[in-house]
Amino acid sequence: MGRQPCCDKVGLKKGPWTIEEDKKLINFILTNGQCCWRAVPKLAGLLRCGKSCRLRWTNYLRPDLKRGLLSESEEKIVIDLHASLGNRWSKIAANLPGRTDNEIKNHWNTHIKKKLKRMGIDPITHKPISTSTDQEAKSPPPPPPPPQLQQEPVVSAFSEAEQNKQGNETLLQSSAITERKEEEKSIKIITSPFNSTDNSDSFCTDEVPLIEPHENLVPSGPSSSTTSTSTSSSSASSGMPDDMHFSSLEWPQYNNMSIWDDFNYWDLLCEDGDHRKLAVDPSLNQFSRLVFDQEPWKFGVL
DNA sequence: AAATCGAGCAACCGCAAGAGA
DNA sequence: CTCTCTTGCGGTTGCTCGATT
Repeated sequence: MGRQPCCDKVGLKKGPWTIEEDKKLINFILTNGQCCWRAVPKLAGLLRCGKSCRLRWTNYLRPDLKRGLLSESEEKIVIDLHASLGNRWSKIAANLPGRTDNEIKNHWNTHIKKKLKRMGIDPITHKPISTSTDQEAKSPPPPPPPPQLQQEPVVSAFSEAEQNKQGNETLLQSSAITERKEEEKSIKIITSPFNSTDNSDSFCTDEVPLIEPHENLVPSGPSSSTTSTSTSSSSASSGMPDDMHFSSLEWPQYNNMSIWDDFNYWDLLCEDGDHRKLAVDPSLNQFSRLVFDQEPWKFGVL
């Protein structure tokens, strides 16, 4: 019979999401967790297809997402992984907590490609670009073999070029890549410069810590929390228990708090000692909170 | 000031894989 | 084993906005 069409139903909305739609989706996911995406739009009162909802949540609304440009160290990881994995953006994203495959793909196409070309490196092969452009035109390089079939660990030209500058950091990343070929399914960069603490805590983009209402408990002290999947030890300076909020979650779209004034579901509670605004969703249990850090407003779920 | 161009990025599309009945 | 459904993935599109003319 073939697959049931997803997004071609008449009446379903397409295009950019509105703030109101975002609110509905956020509220639904935080209340119910991620379930059958096909049912989400109906249950959440959205005129979107489930696929669109999933994409919106995964690529933009998920509270554990980082925002902003990739850092230098993140770029290096992307480049090294691309050298061995090719355009497997989801695999690459799995090594960059808080980054999505879409984001990395976009960044690659808009920034890194040009950067590599400027450095004289072919962004496809990761080898130095031949001086003879004719040769390229006449005999384009054969497509790289599927990564899982590669026998040699690929050390990108970028890595080679950068090694002198970066020293041990890049070497460690390269060695991590070498090891990775043995078990691609559990790709993990051993030393992530931006996450230098306990790596066991880091999660992949496909390991989004679901926030079930009953998991949103905010203990009043150091926690033996049930939210261990989202535990982070990288925010000691926040003054909040580490397992109580996600780190550095900027929502530029919602920079102005007044946007939230008409958010029926969320009550602004107070401003804590760190000048963060706390909000509570009364439809959830009393401990379910959002945190809005000081400008630029950051968002997290306690 | 208006028009044009181009970069950046959110979102869409179609296909494939996997799960379950 | 087959069929159906859901989800994930990668390529592509098109909108927005800043820079340039």
